[in-house]
Amino acid sequence: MFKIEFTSDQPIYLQIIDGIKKAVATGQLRPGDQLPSQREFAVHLGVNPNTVQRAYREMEYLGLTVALRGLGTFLRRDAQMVVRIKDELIHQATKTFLAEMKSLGCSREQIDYIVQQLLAEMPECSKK
Amino acid sequence: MFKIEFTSDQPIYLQIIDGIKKAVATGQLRPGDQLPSQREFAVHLGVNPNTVQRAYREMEYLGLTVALRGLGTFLRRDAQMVVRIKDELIHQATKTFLAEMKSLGCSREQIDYIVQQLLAEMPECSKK
Amino acid sequence: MFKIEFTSDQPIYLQIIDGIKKAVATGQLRPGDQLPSQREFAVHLGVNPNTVQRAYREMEYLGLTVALRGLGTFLRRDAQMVVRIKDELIHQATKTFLAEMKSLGCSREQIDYIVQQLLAEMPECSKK
Amino acid sequence: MFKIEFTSDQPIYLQIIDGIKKAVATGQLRPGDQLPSQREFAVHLGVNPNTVQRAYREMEYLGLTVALRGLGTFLRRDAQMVVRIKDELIHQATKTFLAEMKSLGCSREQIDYIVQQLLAEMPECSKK
DNA sequence: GTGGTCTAGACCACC
DNA sequence: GTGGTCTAGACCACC
Repeated sequence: MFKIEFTSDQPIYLQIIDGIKKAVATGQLRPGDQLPSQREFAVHLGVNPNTVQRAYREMEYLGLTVALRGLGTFLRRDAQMVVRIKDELIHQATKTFLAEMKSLGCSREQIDYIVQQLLAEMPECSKK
Repeated sequence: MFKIEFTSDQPIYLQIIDGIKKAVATGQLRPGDQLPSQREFAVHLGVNPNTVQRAYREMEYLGLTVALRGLGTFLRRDAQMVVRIKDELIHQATKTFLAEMKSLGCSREQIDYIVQQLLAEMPECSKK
Repeated sequence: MFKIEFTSDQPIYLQIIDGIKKAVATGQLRPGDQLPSQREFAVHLGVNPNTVQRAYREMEYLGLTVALRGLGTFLRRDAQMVVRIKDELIHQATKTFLAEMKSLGCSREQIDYIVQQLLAEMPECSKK
Repeated sequence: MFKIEFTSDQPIYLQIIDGIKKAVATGQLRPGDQLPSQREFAVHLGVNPNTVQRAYREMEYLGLTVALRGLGTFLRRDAQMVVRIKDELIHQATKTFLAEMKSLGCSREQIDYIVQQLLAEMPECSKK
């Protein structure tokens, strides 16, 4: 599904949560789906099971998942969830982008100009 | 200066080139500066000297650096270079951002709207 | 096609590039032709595959070839290429010759005289 | 003094003779000088002593050297020799050059033109 | 010490 | 099977 960047500044458990969120936003995972078991996922990602457990716990706090003892962890059956996560990722990506542009010394006007220019060039991928 | 993401899909030698470019764009490195020696940089980044050399060689092809045998590798004394690299990184970042937004299902109008909104919120960091 | 001079001062990868260029100039290879695979050519020349790869990579930078992963390496379909390479080899050969003559203590007048003399003797090989 | 090209089409003993001739033409060796002993030279060039012996024998036939039993092999004390060898090498180099140009498809006119052009560009190295 | 070349060999991606 | 990346390590050229 995704890879862990072990040298990243972002903690691994947050990378896991982000990975799950992206999978939901892009439809790879859907409300009600079962997540991999903690042990299985830990092996697959090459991380400590405790780290996966922490990610799963946080996702439950965030209302994304429910853990059913003895059954596994499931994405909540919440139709709104997909939209909510998409919005969150979109805002997050935009903020990251704007910060990067600022760090490269771009003014607001420049950022606006470049985005408009490349948006115009870019095809409207899918109208679905 | 920067870290290598060993699990990234982007080859290490390209990560090195990008890292140098970012350092130039942000003023951490300036035209004429000497780069770390191949061996020294390889140890610091935790990669093989050959990988650093490949990055350095590519940068020489790109006209970014000059390698002087027995002396070291230097950024070319080219005042235009900084602007050129900044422009390149800006375009690259924008393209990556737009692609990510598209993959999250955003239309052009949505992308435009969100960027405008966050741009307005964001302070004009530095007027210098 | 050609042999490697292992004791030459000219690096092997440059000898390979020169060999390919000569083959193009003399019509043994034509635009669009597939080059030998890296491994196959390495065995044939008695050099390491990495050395062939370096030569191939440089030729791609020079715009001579296109490498298609899984398919092979091909001379670009560029009609101009043959003329361009011929010109390059002609100039190179002339420069080498003149340098050698100078090193033997020939003045410009002497070089001119000898070339004229031998040119006159030499038959116009092919009028085609 | 020079290196042997083991993969060359030219026999090694001729390469040795040529190497000696070039050394004479460029003044590295002078009439009357002693040549290296056959055994010593063979080790230095990495060839069989018999090969050096054949080269030395041919040079004696050519009147270039005299072998003095028990003393060694010497270039003949012949002032004309240097000029004669220079002329020979000059003609040989020119013939090789013209043949190469022909093989690249150059007409006499083209060869003449290119030589004139590069001769004009080339500085008159030494007026001595 | 610096960069440059080369070998040997592993593993991956695309087909 | 093809090209692409990377490591490990040797040896050379220039200073």
